[in-house]
Amino acid sequence: MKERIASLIEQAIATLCEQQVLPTDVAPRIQIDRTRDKSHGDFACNVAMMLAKPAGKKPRDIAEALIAALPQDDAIADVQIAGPGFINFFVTEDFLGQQLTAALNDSHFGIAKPTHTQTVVVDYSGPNLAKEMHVGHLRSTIIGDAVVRTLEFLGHNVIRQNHVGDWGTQFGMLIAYLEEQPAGINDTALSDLESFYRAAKQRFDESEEFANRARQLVVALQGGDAHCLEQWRAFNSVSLRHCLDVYQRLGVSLSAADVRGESAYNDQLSLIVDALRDSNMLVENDGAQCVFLDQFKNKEGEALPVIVQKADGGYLYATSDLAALRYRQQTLNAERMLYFVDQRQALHFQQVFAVAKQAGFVKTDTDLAHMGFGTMNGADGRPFKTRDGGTVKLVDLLDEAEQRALALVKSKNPTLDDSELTNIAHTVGIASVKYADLSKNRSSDYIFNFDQMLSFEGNTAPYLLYAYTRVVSVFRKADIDPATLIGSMNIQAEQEQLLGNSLLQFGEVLNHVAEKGLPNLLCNYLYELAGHFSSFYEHCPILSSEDPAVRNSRLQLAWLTARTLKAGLALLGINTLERM
RNA sequence: GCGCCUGUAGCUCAACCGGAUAGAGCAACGGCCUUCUAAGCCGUAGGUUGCAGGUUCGAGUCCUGCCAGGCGCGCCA
Repeated sequence: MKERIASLIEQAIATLCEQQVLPTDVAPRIQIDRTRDKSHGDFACNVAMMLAKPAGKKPRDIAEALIAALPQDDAIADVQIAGPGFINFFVTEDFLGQQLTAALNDSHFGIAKPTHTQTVVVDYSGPNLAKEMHVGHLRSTIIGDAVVRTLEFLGHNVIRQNHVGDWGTQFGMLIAYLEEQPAGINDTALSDLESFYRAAKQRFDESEEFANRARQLVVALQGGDAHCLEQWRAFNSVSLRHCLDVYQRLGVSLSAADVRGESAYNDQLSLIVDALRDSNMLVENDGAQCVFLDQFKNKEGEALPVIVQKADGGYLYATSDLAALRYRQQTLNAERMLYFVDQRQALHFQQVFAVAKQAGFVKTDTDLAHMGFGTMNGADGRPFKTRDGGTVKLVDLLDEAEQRALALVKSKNPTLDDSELTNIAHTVGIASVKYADLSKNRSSDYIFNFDQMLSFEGNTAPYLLYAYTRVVSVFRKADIDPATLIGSMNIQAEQEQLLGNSLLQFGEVLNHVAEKGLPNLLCNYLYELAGHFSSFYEHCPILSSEDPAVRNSRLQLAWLTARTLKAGLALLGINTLERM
């Protein structure tokens, strides 16, 4: 609809240019906004105010001329001038009903596929396989997954890349410790990766002999020693299994096939350094191989180096990130790459992106974006930790969320049997943790609070899940199959209009989420949609409507709401419940 | 020292590439259940958008300078 109105305005401007009311060289960006206040119509355009200065006329006069020159359109009920020169468009109820009917009868909600299907590589989750997943991995994993799902829904070609930390010095330590275990590698020894890592670390710190052995093993591992590689593979397979279990429990769409860790680029690292040398970008500094970029300065105001090879010959994460960038460009043919990684690595990504483009690893027109996010804090505003200051294991956090959800659901609805109760508690618990995170703006830090996320009031997962169950219960109660609904929607009441308008915004919200990598926009939208539905539900009787046409129309409106809520939550990676 | 991020109601958060009267929820107060799930709805109150300038018809949003907090800045990832 925005495009349609923009087109009308464009035609009107062209007409006025021909009539020399407006100078012929004006080419303003036509911006059509949804209005916040319905007294201002459904859409507003500010172009008259933008044209005022170049045309040397009063904005309201221009608005008046534009309206007079506007082509006829039967979707528009009225056009008015308001305020300093806004042009407000009122859409007809008929048109609203037609749009809604079209959305209802389309599996894709009437959302157009993109004119160009883009290949988007999305780098997210990326846990360190040396340890167990902890709360620090949550944001990357679920925000990345929500954006991935949204991009796919919109029709883009998405390639997930789980750049796991499966290579590096700590693996020597782990292998050394593994060899000391009498039982060798088995699930018992590794059932708690976190304790295993800590125990190994302790040995490393306490015993010089152990530490030396660990260092030797790193060299052997990187040199391709068969025994070390075998141990390393065995360790990683157990560790990865843990991650995949967490993904499954969280409802995250990553699988083993999406894993391409640091080790995958091992044989590329020396080639990356060679390529940089060939491009004359490499400078040796204190024995290390560096790329200096003028746009980044250090403490002394000198150019900051990106070190790609240490003085001892070892490579760094900048090197493997460059290798990954090249692979994603040249092999995966990415047109866009998104990195859902902690905001603290912003400088690192600016640097490797700049190096990759300068070295030609990545095409200049490839869109590289670091989608950074803030820290998850506890109630004290400090990074979320256990009572004794340790990192919180992700599984422990999820356990607690599910336990709390169970207690809550039980108290609200004691009649449910145990198996359904457990299922609901699982869905509500996981959904609450995910939604609490997804509903906050990615770039800011946020305070993690169980009570708030499990509240049934406000912008929370339980509120949305409940709203969904209310819609579907209408159909269950009346034993109506939504697939049998036919006829057109007829929008009359104020609550119907608000709900209807809200439903039609789904597509533009999703595009916005995909463009900015901000799932909170979708959360805000769904919350608003659920609110409009609740209001409609309260004020507009559905089943008990006397007029069959009204009843039919309202049933369709309700069903489109259910589908939109379910689809929207699914894009956030959240499952819905039929009852709770 | 340089750079990035953040600062909005008592609290937790919104605000669509600058748009009309800055919105929700919690907490506070007041209404609505013989009628589709009250886990809900309707309402009242609560603000100098950290401060000061600037650009603009119009600034929470853009620019400059301050203040406060977080984070980063050469061989860890």
